Amino acid sequence: MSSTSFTDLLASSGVDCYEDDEDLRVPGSSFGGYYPERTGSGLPKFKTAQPPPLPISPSSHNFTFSDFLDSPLLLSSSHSLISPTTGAFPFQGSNNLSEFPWQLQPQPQPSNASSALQETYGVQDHHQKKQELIPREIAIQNNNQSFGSDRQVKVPSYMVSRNSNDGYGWRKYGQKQVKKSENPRSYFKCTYPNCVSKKIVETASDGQITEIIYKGGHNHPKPEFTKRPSQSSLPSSVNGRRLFNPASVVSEPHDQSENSSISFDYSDLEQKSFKSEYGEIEDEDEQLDIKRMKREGE
DNA sequence: AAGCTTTGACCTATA
DNA sequence: TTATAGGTCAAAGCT
Repeated sequence: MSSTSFTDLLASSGVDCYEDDEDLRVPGSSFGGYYPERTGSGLPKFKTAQPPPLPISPSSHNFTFSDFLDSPLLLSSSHSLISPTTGAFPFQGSNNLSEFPWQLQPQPQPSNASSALQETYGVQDHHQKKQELIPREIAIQNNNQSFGSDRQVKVPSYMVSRNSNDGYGWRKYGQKQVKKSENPRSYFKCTYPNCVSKKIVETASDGQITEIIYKGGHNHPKPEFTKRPSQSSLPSSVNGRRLFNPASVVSEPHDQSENSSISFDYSDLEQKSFKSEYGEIEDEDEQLDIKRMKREGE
């Protein structure tokens, strides 16, 4: 595919962009289905139906730490992944870690990075890793955008809304205990018509959200007033508990795009969502939580 | 009554 | 080819 500028991508159909970007795949790497998958019948699965990105500012590339603080959800690249055991990000090549002296030393980069990308890990030991996650993500943003087919974002619990409500409506369609994690995963779909966005919320036994994985972007703007259609949009309400310490958020836009601009499209959506969490809808969350608690107490 | 959660079964991908 | 794991479906029950 021909080179596409950031503005071109913004001006064009998001779906088309994703289709074209298939040519940007890293040779020999399947990326575990984050690229579009098609069934034997040729019908695209949900992963192929990447919604068009919303317009964003190209200035997203000039990411600052303050931006990060405003945006609890960031995108990392396919070459960045938190170690499932250490919680640290491995890196390839140079990076800007030096910009963040408080972070730990980078972990050795696994040689099979592409295969490792097929898995999305949460921060298992997030209690110890909260702070180091921030700068590492930023470094990833700065260095690996061109490999953004798999992007994972892990946000420390204190930066994630206490209930992980992102302003969209979510309906739970499944729950599963997965092997690689002690915690069950809850599967959510966006309730907006024709929206293919999904998210997976991993919740610890104590009710804390340990990981959130976003799959696919929304093909619609977030509701203006973030009025939640129902309580289903509150992963924090899993098991009827209030959750205050989700440990990580993983943005896993599986679109086939290698184009950094698209990755930012996605992240921008999420950033907007989480921004609202900390701000405008905070009180609403509180009210709904209280209402729910009242009901449970009755 | 509508929309949601729950949960076991089923499907698909991967090793 | 088979076993396993992850993801999704869909019926039933709940709010």
